[in-house]
Amino acid sequence: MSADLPLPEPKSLHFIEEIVEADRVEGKHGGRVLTRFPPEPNGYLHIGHAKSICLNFGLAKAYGGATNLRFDDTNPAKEDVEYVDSIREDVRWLGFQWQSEHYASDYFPIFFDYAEYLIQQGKAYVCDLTEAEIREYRGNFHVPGRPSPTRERAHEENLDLFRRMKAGEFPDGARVLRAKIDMLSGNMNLRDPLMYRIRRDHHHRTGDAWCIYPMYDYAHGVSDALETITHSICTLEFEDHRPLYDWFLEQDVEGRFFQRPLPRQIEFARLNLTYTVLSKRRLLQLVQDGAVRGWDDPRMPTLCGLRRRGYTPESVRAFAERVGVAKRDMVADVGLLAFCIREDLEKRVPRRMAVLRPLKVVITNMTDAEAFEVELSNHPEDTTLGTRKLPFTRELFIEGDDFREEAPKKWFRLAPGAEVRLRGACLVTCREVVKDAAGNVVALRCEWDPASKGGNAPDGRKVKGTLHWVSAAHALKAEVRLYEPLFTREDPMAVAEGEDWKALLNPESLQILTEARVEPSLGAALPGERFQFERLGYFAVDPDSRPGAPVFNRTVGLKDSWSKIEAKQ
RNA sequence: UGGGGAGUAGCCAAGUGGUAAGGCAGCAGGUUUUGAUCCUGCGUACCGAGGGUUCGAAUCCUUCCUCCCCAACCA
Repeated sequence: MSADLPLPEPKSLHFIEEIVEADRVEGKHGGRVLTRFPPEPNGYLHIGHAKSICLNFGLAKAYGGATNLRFDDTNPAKEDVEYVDSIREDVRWLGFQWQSEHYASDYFPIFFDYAEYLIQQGKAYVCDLTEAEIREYRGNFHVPGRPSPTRERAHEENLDLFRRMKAGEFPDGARVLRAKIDMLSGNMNLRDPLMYRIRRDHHHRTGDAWCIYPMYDYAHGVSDALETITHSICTLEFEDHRPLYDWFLEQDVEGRFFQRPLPRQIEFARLNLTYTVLSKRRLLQLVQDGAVRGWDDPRMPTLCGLRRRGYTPESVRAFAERVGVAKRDMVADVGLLAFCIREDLEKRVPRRMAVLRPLKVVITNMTDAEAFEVELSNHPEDTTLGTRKLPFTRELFIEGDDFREEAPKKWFRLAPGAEVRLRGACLVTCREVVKDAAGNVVALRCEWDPASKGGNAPDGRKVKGTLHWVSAAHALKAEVRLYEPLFTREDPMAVAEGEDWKALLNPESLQILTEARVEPSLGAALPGERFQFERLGYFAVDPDSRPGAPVFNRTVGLKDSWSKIEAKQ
């Protein structure tokens, strides 16, 4: 062993890893680790789910275990196959493979059997109270609950009633099955929680086979136990459901239904992100209200939205890794997400030149015959990405933002009389500003230094500014979509009294530029392809693209220190 | 007058009685034919507050404060 080998950095474990590690050392599950990702198919996955997915799959992988994908489809009213399909696609896109795919609805028969068992053990009963009465009998934080009049009904009668509930003898809402736990508990979840309700909804998988559906608290733990999940990870709001989770499983006193050791529920803080909302309900509202184009609108924090925007699965995983796992309510900075995608794209994506807001430049001292070809590297550091050739001609487009009639302090770009470098081509000096009748700058007349071909002058004079450009005759017109945060406030949910969170929508979250000009090669770009447009940012080809009529989404801009300098002036 | 959680720099987050890791953001410099990348340096964090135990406390005890979740036949 060489002494100068770098010592392995002892990575500190987060609290869930510590639990898993302790179980492993103890040999609790025979060293087995099986987690699960259990979405309800009632919406599209978003970046918050990504944190959970990465946690569940990552943990299992780190300990040589596996993860199941389970659809928690116990409420047919809200669920749909559309969501099932998108969830499967998104988890796969993130880069994870589940060991097996399950549906809570596949367990309906077992749920029923176990419920009968609980009834027979005197642990569950059929309650005839109405929904309002149940609420009233349950009491509140300050008033203890009262027993339902049917709480002490004979087991045989409960069993009979429950079977008739299943058989469809009673109308929707007429009766429920309840767990008999503790109407005096300070934990409201333990005041005889509902296990089953009667509901004649068509289920996307079981159709009309059932008219009674199990509740989450009953179905979830039982599903975990049936799959022999070792660690059942969920978010903080389920913390006080844990006693219930354990209760349902522990009632299997004879071990007829579940293997032991039973799964353990562990709660962590869900992800929140600045400048966006992250709840399925709100996101659904944005879609339904037309505030965005759909679930995959590039402004959406959904995984399909991020994908369309140009985010890579690697960057989303890196983000999930960097935000950490703990029990403290947290709000991650979108800036960290932006950092993660830049970090990833920077090293792997080819560079191109594109002009978002074209400004015509005519090189007055150049003839058409003097036009030449420049060869540019596709990546400044990674030569394996190769080079490409671009035509340089006397009529060009540069970025409108790169010219100022009145140059501010520290302005390195173009201004009357100023000299800049056109990337890879030559040095040019602005000699004349052409304006239209309204006084708008419509073109610049410049002179080039033929000796500076390639970008450097033989006399060694320094030019600070380097601009991107495209040849006017060769450039391809393109549509470019720029995105800003959906909301104008860091926390859109922190609305004042009488204020509507949707009033906080950013009216400028989408800007469409239809006059952009891009390198000719970009005409062949395929949807999903990513590029860095030099000096502008990272862009991905949108599915709306057509051959010869590309559409680009700006995934994220480059860091812009000039805007900071200018802001300070 | 209920139950369950959480409080470490602007945002995350290590730390588990021995004198406050790291990342993002920010600031300052260097390199640069992307004001990008890259490299270097920079934070007296009164560890929610007060008391206590201890030679020594972010870590233990205690009182208090603040924030979050729970009273769907949602998950």
